[in-house]
Amino acid sequence: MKIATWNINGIKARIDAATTWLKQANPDIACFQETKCQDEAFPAHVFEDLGYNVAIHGQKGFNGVALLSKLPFDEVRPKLAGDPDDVQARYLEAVISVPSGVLRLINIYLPNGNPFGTEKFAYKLAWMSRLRERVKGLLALEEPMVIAGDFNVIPAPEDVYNPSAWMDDALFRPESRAHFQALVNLGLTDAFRACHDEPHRFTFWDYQAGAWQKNQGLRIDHLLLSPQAADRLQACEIDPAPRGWEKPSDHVPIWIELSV
DNA sequence: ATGTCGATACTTTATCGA
Repeated sequence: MKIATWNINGIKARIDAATTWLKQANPDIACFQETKCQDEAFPAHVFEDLGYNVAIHGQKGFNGVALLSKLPFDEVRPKLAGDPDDVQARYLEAVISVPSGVLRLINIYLPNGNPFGTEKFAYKLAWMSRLRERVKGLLALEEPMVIAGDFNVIPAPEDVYNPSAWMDDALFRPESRAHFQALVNLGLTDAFRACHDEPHRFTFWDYQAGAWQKNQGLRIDHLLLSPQAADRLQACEIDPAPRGWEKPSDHVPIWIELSV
């Protein structure tokens, strides 16, 4: 089973890129972030025509996550627990039945948090603490579980082209990396790092300053696996090609193959 | 040093968020 995650930066602006990539890569499950689309305006039929069940959690203008699955959803749960006043659409959880049992999926668009030192940075860290609490509870179920999405965290210096230039950025601040590590320390596996140890493998290149042409990127899109999912990991790959397409997202897809 | 993009609104240019 192939599970992909991709921050598409606007579903309406990226509908052609999304369908082209889905037809070519043919994932069983796709997690999209930054759909920037209210639920009633989401073009679900386009993906249903490609054979996907569609679950969405969006809002006007910003954020927004969507889950596509060729297998039907047994459960769908939007919103991250821990703050009932949080209205930002950044979390969508689902359960599907697979031949070996169940598979739980969590699609996240983790807050960017810039500028460092502001209420936005505090919101990022608080959101990460809430995510850790939720994941900690779910790990007790001992299910195969995949937490996929745009984490807006550069885990290590080898995951950024020029670490010294990013020292004060919310994506690379020690506080952000510590929260990410605390999440992993619950017992999760970074799928990409379980399959690859080479530095400078990126999932994001800024639109500005010719970052793509100069390969000045970041690795901030991740798939974290519960022990039961990690046992089934067969492969993890980044597909950089869509960054070179016309009208690209600034992120590219990353996917895993799980034996289920 | 700068360089971009998508969505939105007191809209056709400015602002925000990234």
